Amino acid sequence: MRRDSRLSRMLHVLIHMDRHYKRATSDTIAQMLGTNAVVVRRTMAGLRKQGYVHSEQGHGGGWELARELTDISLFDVYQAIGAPPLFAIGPSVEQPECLVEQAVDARLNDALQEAETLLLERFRSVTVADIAQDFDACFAEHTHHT
Amino acid sequence: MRRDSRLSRMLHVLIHMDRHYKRATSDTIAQMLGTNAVVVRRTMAGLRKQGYVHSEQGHGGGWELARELTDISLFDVYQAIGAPPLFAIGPSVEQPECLVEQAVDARLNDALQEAETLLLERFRSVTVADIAQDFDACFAEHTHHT
DNA sequence: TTTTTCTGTAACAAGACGGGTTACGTGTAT
DNA sequence: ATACACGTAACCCGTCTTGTTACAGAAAAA
Repeated sequence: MRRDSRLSRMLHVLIHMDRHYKRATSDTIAQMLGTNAVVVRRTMAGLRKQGYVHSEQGHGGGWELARELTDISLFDVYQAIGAPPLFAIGPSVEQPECLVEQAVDARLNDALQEAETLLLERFRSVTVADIAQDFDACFAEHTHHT
Repeated sequence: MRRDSRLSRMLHVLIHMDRHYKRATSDTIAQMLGTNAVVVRRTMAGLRKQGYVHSEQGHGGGWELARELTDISLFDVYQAIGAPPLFAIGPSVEQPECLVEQAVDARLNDALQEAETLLLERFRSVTVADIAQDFDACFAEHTHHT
């Protein structure tokens, strides 16, 4: 368990739901992701709160998309799972007294901020539908295997 | 212990060594960083291997710079501490069979790769001396407090 | 030469966090 | 009623950084 894989997983799920299922149970999704139904519910709760998916309890219940994939960006999904920290490195303390440390952290935060801005900009500019189309192309390629 | 602070700490140390000490023991440095002498030795071992600092054992020993700060970039220090992972998010598995997952990971890795390239580019373009100069300016500002 | 002061490591505990698991409550169709 | 499926709390586990203790050299000082 090194890197947070929730974003990847949720994108994976959304595309499968759009392409292969009209409705899927947590268990079905869990098998798809190679994980547990509880983990699925836990993670997808964020997507539900944002209105990207809808869930129903009881017999015949499960999850279904509540929006078109064209209306969901990677950034939306990232936010929905709680906008976890992007970087694994960073300054040591919040408000250092030491002026040297302040100078170090300022430069470090500048660089990190630039990278974060770029990354989130990319997330904003890509919709889940874009990735689904990548899959379509790749799938066509794969089946015809020219 | 959320984010890896070794890079920040090593930059901090290098500047202090250049500006305030000709030679410093692990204990002195540890107090400066608010940590432990063993942690200092452990982390600075990487810098020593790369020849950025030099250490001597025994009475009167300790650490000293082995290079000019102008010759050490943030990237050099990042490498010296072992180039730890930069990102806290990422794909779930290495070689997914699922084509959907492959498409997701491809897009995700693209974005991460762009951000990583930018970040490391920034690290390469900034020397520890640059940060030391920031400190000098800030220190002058602070003492004269116009 | 013995003692003191250093570094060099190994070994282990603590704390945080993502993820997996169990258990139980609640709602819904059959 | 019963089976099915989500909602959630509680807990454990693996990993990683960091802190800590312990001990083995090495070098200067007494």
